[in-house]
Amino acid sequence: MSVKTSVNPPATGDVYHILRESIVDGQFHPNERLVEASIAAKLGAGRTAVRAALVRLDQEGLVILEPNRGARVRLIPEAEALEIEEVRATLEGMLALRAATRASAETLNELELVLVEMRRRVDENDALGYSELNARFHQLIWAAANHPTASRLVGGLKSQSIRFQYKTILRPARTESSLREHEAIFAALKARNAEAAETAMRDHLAAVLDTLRWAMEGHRNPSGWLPA
Amino acid sequence: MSVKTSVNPPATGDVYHILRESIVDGQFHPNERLVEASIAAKLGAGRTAVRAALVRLDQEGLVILEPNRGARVRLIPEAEALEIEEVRATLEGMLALRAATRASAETLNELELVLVEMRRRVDENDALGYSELNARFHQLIWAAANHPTASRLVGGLKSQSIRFQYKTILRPARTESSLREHEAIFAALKARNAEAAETAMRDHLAAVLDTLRWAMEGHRNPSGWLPA
DNA sequence: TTTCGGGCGATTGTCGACATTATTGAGGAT
DNA sequence: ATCCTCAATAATGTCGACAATCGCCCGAAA
Repeated sequence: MSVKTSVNPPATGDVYHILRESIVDGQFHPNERLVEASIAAKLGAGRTAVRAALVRLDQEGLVILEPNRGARVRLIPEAEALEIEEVRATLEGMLALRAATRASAETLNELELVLVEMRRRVDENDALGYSELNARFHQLIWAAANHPTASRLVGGLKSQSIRFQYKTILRPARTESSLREHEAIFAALKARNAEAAETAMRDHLAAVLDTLRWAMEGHRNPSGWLPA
Repeated sequence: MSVKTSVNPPATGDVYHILRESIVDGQFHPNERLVEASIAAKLGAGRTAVRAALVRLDQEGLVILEPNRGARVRLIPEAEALEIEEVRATLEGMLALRAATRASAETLNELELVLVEMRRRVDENDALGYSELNARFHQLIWAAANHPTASRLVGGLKSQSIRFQYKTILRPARTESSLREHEAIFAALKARNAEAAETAMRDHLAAVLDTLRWAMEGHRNPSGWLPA
């Protein structure tokens, strides 16, 4: 009985979290309509709770709520996805800057462990595993920076743009340079060189941004989604 | 009849905007309870609309909504106010960077006009007028940067921290250096020097941050809140 | 065939009622 | 006087019902 899934009516706050995860995990297609009654029935909750959750998600930018026309999963325009990535680069740069002076020795150790693990995934051509470790690497830095406000913003942006994330791992031979960039970030952190850490992080995310642009320009919607 | 104020029941979206402005304008004290029924009565709206607005404001961070205990205006801790200012510095730096290459000639002209006006206010010791022009100066740069995502975030942060803003204008002789910082920003923009613009903006907001710290350390809550 | 208009099913918007939960205050025991 | 108990009160949380609105399909006219 780890989690009480649906055996009992979920509380109003739960509905929000469940819906949020479902959207971020891609269980709803972009532009898919979110009908209050259906969701309420599926989750065994009341329409009131669902409605509150939808308002939250709308404010968060994950859902678009049009008057008298209901809620749909918000499809982030490509231009906005690029903007988001740009902001992320700036904010994560700032977080790296702070992490350089604040990261504990244990954090640095863990970062190094993640790094050697990443190298192994590259050698094994395990793109998915690499991607997960990549996320872990960044999260460690967020935590070390100890800056709740910036972390919260970055987290919010990430959930919005997560759908575009997968495009960047398709780029062949990108992982090689990506790994080098991460090593540069780690080196700067270990050297306690704040400015170098910020620069390295910015450069890294600028490269990610370029990859995103390349993916968008190159194969437009190769297998991508559209309404069902 | 420019705005239909209260003659007719306000729509659900209006309630949100009205409440938001009231909070940001300081018409509600921090930690003041927001009773759904009272607000609904005062605005002539239903409790449903008020509730939706409160959920939005909670998600936005302007209000805190505790289960079974209602909503209160969120009092931002000083530590968080500093964090917010830090993030603002970073993001506005990025906006200045972009504005340097994108600002139109007209925008530059207008910035210069604002600048000479600011100097006049300094000479006349008109701190309030200076503060308004200061806001205008920054807004022009946001607009010139043409980056909706970053602007939206900065706007949200500003409404959260607005209550601390007034503390920075109390600092004697701060306006002098503030004006010089703004002139430096403008010079960089006019020279189309993106990196210099970012640096100048960051330096400016770092100085503001220091002023904030000084105000917090110095006189701790000398007279309490904002205007009546 | 195309276009326009009306009706119909589906879905959202809003209200009122009621259950649930905190908070307050009075009264009594120690 | 202090603390505890418990009722009274006030406010929130949730539900069901109904009105308002939208999108769609179908049928009639040009």
